Amino acid sequence: MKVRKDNNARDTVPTKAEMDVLQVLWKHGPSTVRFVHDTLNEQKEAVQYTSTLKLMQVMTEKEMLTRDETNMKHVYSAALEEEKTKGTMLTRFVDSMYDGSVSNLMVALLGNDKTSEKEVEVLKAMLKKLDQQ
Amino acid sequence: MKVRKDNNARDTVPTKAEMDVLQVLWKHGPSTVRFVHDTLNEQKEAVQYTSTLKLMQVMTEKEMLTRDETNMKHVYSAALEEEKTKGTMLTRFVDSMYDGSVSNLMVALLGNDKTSEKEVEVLKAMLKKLDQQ
DNA sequence: TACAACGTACGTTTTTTATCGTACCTTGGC
DNA sequence: GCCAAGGTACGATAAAAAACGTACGTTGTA
Repeated sequence: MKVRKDNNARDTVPTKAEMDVLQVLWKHGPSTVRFVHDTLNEQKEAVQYTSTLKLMQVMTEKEMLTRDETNMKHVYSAALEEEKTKGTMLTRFVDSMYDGSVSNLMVALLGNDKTSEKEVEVLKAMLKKLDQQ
Repeated sequence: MKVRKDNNARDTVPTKAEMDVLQVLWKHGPSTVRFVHDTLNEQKEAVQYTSTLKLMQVMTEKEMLTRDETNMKHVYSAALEEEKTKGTMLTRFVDSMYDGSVSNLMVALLGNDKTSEKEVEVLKAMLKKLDQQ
């Protein structure tokens, strides 16, 4: 007897693919599958439209998304808050990768090639501002 | 006919569970399955010993680990470099979550509850040092 | 020395993710 | 009015990830 585990959005975290969908919805607001699919597949090697459709349907089951079925072209919205979700993901990431230490992560960030001079400047400015409060 | 995809360590990234194992090995050096298992399961809800064993055996197949079979108690070592692996993971994370922008991540970090006063202090010190170079 | 404790090997199962393909509905335009 | 284009529903499948259980080998110590 197979019973699908009842995963609410509450105790689950988005997968990579799910995050990609969420990002589009957070950035552009309520959208159709067509829009999300095209946005995600305009550059890289594309995936079938029905794959994106299915993914978003499953996400809806998981209560990560809601949808307006008024029209034939269903309109999906993110049901998770962007800040909160990213915060959770970040905490998990730091816990798993940097022993829960944000400082450790910072060290890595400053050493990372992706962190440009400009980024460091931005960070300094932020800290300065923080200092003045 | 089922063919296992030949995933080398080179084109694959560790899963969450695999990262946990790697962390232990990076931190403590070459270790037995028993040690890794106990370390990972001392707090949270435990998993069976054989699950950890299997995981580490599969990781060895994937060339993420190597092992010394000289003694009955095999001794496993991480075959991936810590810095390099974490760098890759970090880049992926930032790309997926913060649109590739480290500044965005920084903003999130400073707003994150996990980031304590002390952490901010550490960061400031780091930047100051960086400034003096 | 006998056996309990502890190891490894390995096939198997269960879940979750990721993708498709096919059937079928809806609608704008000819 | 008809149909091609474009939607949705949904079962199926594949592959990866996670977790076990069982069989069997090794060894310290009672």
